[in-house]
Amino acid sequence: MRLLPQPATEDIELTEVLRALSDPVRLEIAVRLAAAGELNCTIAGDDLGVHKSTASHHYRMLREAGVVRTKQEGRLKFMSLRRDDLEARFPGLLDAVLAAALPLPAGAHVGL
Amino acid sequence: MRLLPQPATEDIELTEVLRALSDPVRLEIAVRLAAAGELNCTIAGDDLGVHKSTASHHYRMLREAGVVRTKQEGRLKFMSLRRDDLEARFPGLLDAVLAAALPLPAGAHVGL
DNA sequence: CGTATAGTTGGACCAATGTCAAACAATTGG
DNA sequence: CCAATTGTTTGACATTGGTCCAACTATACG
Repeated sequence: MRLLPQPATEDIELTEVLRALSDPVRLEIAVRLAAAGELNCTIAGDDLGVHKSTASHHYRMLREAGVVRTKQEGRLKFMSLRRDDLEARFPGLLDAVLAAALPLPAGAHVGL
Repeated sequence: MRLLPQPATEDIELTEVLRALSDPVRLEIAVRLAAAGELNCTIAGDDLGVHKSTASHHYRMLREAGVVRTKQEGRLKFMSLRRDDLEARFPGLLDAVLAAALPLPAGAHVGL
């Protein structure tokens, strides 16, 4: 099991995190990871409407920004959100972004 | 007093807000507005190290993303954060970003 | 009306980015 | 060893974006 290179928690830059999450494809990947905990790349990028090489490009952006970690197991790579690292560095930020990106929880009202 | 065109609250897009705040110059402007409440453009963009036309470009980005409102009074334009609108649309998001961008509050520890 | 102030717009330029396609690399399984 | 699977890399391309400069607009002030 090998962990791909990623920025240390204290080196994660706010602007890069925001930038990483400002792309609809990457935001969707983050949402999926939030729901699933951990996903291999093929599943995380399935039905995103982009070529697999484009998806791979986005995986790298997310990892280099410090949003996800990627570990390789055999021939699969698994991504997961760096929830704790991001919470330590930017408290509340990831949760707020995910809540804003998620479909509404059952029973919620917004347009009121 | 004239309000410059801006997206309705329900039309504010998460990815555009994140994108708007992902530029260091714009993030700094947002931080200044958070601290000052309202600023005219010249002051908001002072000492940012960019040409006034570049600053003007950033004002527009922030306004079109729904992050700030701009009103014209006489020959001055005043910007302020759309705090309530953003809070209604994306609860906690702006506060989390500003907290992450701000210098540490006195007495806070992070690297512990 | 003329001038100063405040900010925008348009052009030019370069760097970064999102995308696809094709080739490549690494791993697993017969 | 060979083939299939999984994902990356490279190249090409178009778009966007940040920046400066110069010209412009709009408003206020004499």
